[in-house]
Amino acid sequence: MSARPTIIIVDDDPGIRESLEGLLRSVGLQVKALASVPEFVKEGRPEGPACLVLDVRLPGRSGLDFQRELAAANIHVPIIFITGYGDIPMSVQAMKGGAVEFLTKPFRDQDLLDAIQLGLARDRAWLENEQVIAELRARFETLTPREREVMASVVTGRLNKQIAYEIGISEITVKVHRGQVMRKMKAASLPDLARMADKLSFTTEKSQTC
Amino acid sequence: MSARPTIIIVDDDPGIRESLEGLLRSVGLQVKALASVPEFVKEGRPEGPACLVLDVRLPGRSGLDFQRELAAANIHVPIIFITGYGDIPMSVQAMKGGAVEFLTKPFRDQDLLDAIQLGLARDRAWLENEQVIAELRARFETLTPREREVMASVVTGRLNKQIAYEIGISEITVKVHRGQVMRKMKAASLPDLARMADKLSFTTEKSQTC
DNA sequence: AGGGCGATTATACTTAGGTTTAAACAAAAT
DNA sequence: ATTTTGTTTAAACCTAAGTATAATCGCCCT
Repeated sequence: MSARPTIIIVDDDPGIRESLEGLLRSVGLQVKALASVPEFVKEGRPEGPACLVLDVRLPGRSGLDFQRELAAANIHVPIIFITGYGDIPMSVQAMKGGAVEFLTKPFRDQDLLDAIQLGLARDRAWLENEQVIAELRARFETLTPREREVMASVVTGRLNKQIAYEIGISEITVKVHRGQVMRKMKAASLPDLARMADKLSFTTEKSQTC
Repeated sequence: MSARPTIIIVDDDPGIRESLEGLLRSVGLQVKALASVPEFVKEGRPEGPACLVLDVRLPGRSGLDFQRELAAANIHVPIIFITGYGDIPMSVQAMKGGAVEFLTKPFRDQDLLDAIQLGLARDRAWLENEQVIAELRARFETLTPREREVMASVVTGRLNKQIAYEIGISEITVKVHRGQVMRKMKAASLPDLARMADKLSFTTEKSQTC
């Protein structure tokens, strides 16, 4: 089910790239070593669980800028920073941005491996959650406008009668839509449907971009 | 409704205590300056929104130990670390532990004030959430064992018929309990009750300590 | 002994929810 | 022009949920 994990190393120093790559390969990890950030952006994040190992000092934008960019582009991947010349504000910034770890050279191999395991674990959990949400979203997409409207009301606990009055149709029509919603969303029960709606962060209808 | 925010300063250096106290008072904040951690532990956290300003280098345990202690004791309060002699691993550790900010001396007054505002905002949100959960918990406490059992089944979407069969009572008894649950929990609807259960992190029944 | 509480159930209704079948209509797509 | 899709509704049923009244039983406390 879950593909093999990938570690992406981004460092402009070929020596460090190779040494890190060797270390990670030696413990059986699949590694992709890159020299610069654009190379990563171009490919996007791998399918399976992944983790970025990033030098804060990179040509062009710094690792921190990159972290922000990824967040802005809504690309989610755990980041482990390594650095030889970092300072406290930099590390704090990185951690605030959600970094898994911030290691200063020289570090113990085990510290990096531990951080990677943590990063992968987080990514697995995140992927799993994303998958669930994607599935729900796909089901929701199959709903007609009216069905979505009815669903929105249903999950707030309104009665068919009330829904009918509010949107100006007959109660029996609401029942029909409601039944369709349950089927299309594959909801086994009303609490189930309510939880689905919560996972989809129902506001009312649109505004997914905001 | 929400009491006046309190900033707790813990620093063994009286000079720093006074200067920080002065700064925070000057912007209208209520300050409590303490020389050591036990003094804080003794009183517990204030009623209203609060924020800790803590020197990492403290006599006895370090600020980081203290952070862990608070977490272990389940005392929640946002922490801002300040330090003159910190290093990166220390700051990373602090941030991993959920610290709001980690400032190195000398810092700009505004940076501290910003961090405090952020900390207070987080604490307000946390308190609000805690209050809601406490209220729900209080309602849940009023349920009899049977009612809790029925509630647990109801929020998973089971039918009265099924619940009756599963716990070996008649359907009408389930209905009675179910009605009581709705009343006691002040739930307006089934989706409502399901969400309450989720907020109470329903496993099935006990195991609240774990 | 008596009272209160939790639990259980029955009867008798009422309301809510849900399905099937069938039909009608408009707008969009082929 | 025809088909498809979304929407609407009615009739006829059936099942599920909820309420009120009343009664029984066991247990704990006074």
